[in-house]
Parts: sequence; C-alpha cells; structure tokens
Amino acid sequence: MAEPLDPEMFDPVCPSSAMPIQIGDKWTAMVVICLESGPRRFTELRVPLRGITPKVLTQTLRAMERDGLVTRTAYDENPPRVEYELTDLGRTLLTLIDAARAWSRDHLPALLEARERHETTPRPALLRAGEPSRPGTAASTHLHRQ
Amino acid sequence: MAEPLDPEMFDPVCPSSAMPIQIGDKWTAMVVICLESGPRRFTELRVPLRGITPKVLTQTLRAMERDGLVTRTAYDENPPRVEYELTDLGRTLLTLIDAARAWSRDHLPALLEARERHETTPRPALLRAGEPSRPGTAASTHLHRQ
DNA sequence: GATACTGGTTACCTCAAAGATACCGGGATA
DNA sequence: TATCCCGGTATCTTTGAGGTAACCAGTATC
Repeated sequence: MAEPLDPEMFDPVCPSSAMPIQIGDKWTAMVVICLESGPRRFTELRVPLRGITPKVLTQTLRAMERDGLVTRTAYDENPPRVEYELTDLGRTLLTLIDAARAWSRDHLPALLEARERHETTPRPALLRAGEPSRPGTAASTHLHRQ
Repeated sequence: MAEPLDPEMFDPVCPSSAMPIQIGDKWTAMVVICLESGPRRFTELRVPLRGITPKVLTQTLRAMERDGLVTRTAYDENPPRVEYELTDLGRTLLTLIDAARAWSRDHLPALLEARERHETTPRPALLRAGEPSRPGTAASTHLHRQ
C-alpha cells in the first residue's frame, strides 16, 4: 500500500507483448495490477509503466474512470495530489488477468516455439493431394511469391 | 461438426464489441469458437463472421497457423477445398474465452451502466477540497472545456 | 526573479489493422 | 461458349490507438 511500486515489475523483455490476450487498452491491465495493492498517484503510476507518456496515461485513466473501473480523487493541496483507486468492478478484472497470466505461463512458450519454427522453415507450403496433410506428405506446390 | 454454422452465432448488436477483453486479433476468438466443433472450410467461416473480407480472414488464419493455433489442410479437388482445424494449443484458448465470456456475463452490464451514467452526467467533475471525494461532497471546479 | 514540482493539456505525427473493391485460375457444369 | 464455384490475391483508403514534443497553472522554495 505505502510501499513504492517496483519500477521493474513489468519486464520489457518479457514476451507478454506477444501474449494474444488483451484487457482493455494497451495499458489497462498493467494499471489494474499497479492499483491492486491500494490507491496510487499519477506520478507513481508512471514509474513501472515505463515509457508511458502523460497523455496516454491520462487517456487510459479517464477511460477506466468512465467505465467504472477506477475512481479519481483530487486533494486540494500543493503540489497537487490525485489518487486513483480500483473500484470493486475494476477489481473483478484481476481474475481475468490471472487467467491470462496462467495461460501464458502454460502455453505461450508453445506458441512462440511454433512461431519460431514457422519463420525458420523455408516454406510451410500449401498442400495438394487428395490426401489430407500429414507430416512428410506436405508438398511445396504453389509457393506464394517465392 | 457436419452441422452448418449458425449465421447469427455472433450477434452484431451484442455489446461484446464493448468487451474489454481481446484474444489475439479482432477476429481470432470468433474463429476459435467457429472451429470448436470441428474443421471448417474458408467459405464456411465467412458465414457467421459476417462482414469479414476474404483478405482479413486470410490474414487472421495465416497468423493463427503461424502461431500453431490452427492447421490448414488443402485438398486437391475442384472446386478447391481447404479445411481449417484447431490444434490442441488453439483449443486451450477456449478456457480463456470462456473466462472472458463469464466476466462479460457477470460484469459487463455494470461497466456499460457506468459508461452510460458518465455520458449522461453533465460533468463528473474534478474534485477539490482537502477532503477525499465522497458522494455528495464532489464539487465541480475545473471543468474541462465548458 | 528563477526554478521546480504535480498533474495534466494541446497540437501534431506515425503506423499498423482493418475495410472496400476488384480481380484471378482452373476445372465443372449448362 | 459462358458461367459458376472456391479460395484466395492485389491495391487503395480509412481509422484510430498510440507516441512526440511542447506548454501550462499555482504554489513553494532557492
């Protein structure tokens, strides 16, 4: 809660960018995770969301507020202080995020491996034959653009 | 399996388009659902995916093939016949899709209601006061553009 | 007076996904 | 001969999310 967010909580090298699941907009799921342990300030959110520009963070938070996923509370102090907090509805997204993370842990390696295999293979090729495709019977016939 | 796909299996009016969850690209989840009950042909897939252009369907299927989610089997007949089928990996996405559907069933109405409320409210307004926001104490101070 | 801090705003640009439209090859059928 | 079917391909245009860079108000501090 009072603990600062880990600036490296989102590994930029992590293949989560290849994850075929998206919750809301690009940054929404990460914002939800950042807010899981309690309310956070605008500037505080920018730390782990490295690279996000204030404009995009504002857009993301405004959209989430509109959808009832977060609340925004401004305190009339100076320097100004604004806190964002997950609503109950926003908190329900955590189960979905967990499901996506579990899937990635279990199956993303296979997906990346398939992608790798596909790229290093000369040509997967289209099949012909009255026979269905079978490993070994695949024939390269109609090579698209070489 | 042999049964034709229901052309209306994806209700265009359904608010699933507002669903804050996306699996793969725009059409990927729908393709997975179409293939759940067995292999399908290109033209067969176009029916429930009303509005998809052949170019986009080809792109979607090629990407899924590359990622090991579907297999493509061409039969040398005429007219040509090509069948797409879910792989085991592709089938694992179904649990994720079910989770997303369950979330939508349980929480999407609340999200849409919040959105509606937000749009019909004159201005949600930013808060001031040393006091945190509280229903009733919210004050409209710094109205953005109007 | 100059500078810094917070939480933004504004104008502009970029780039990839998606869509619109048209066309194709080759055998089968009328 | 003409047409249809199937599974695409080729181009062009649109759309919109996201990014870049600069600026701002109000207070406090140097």
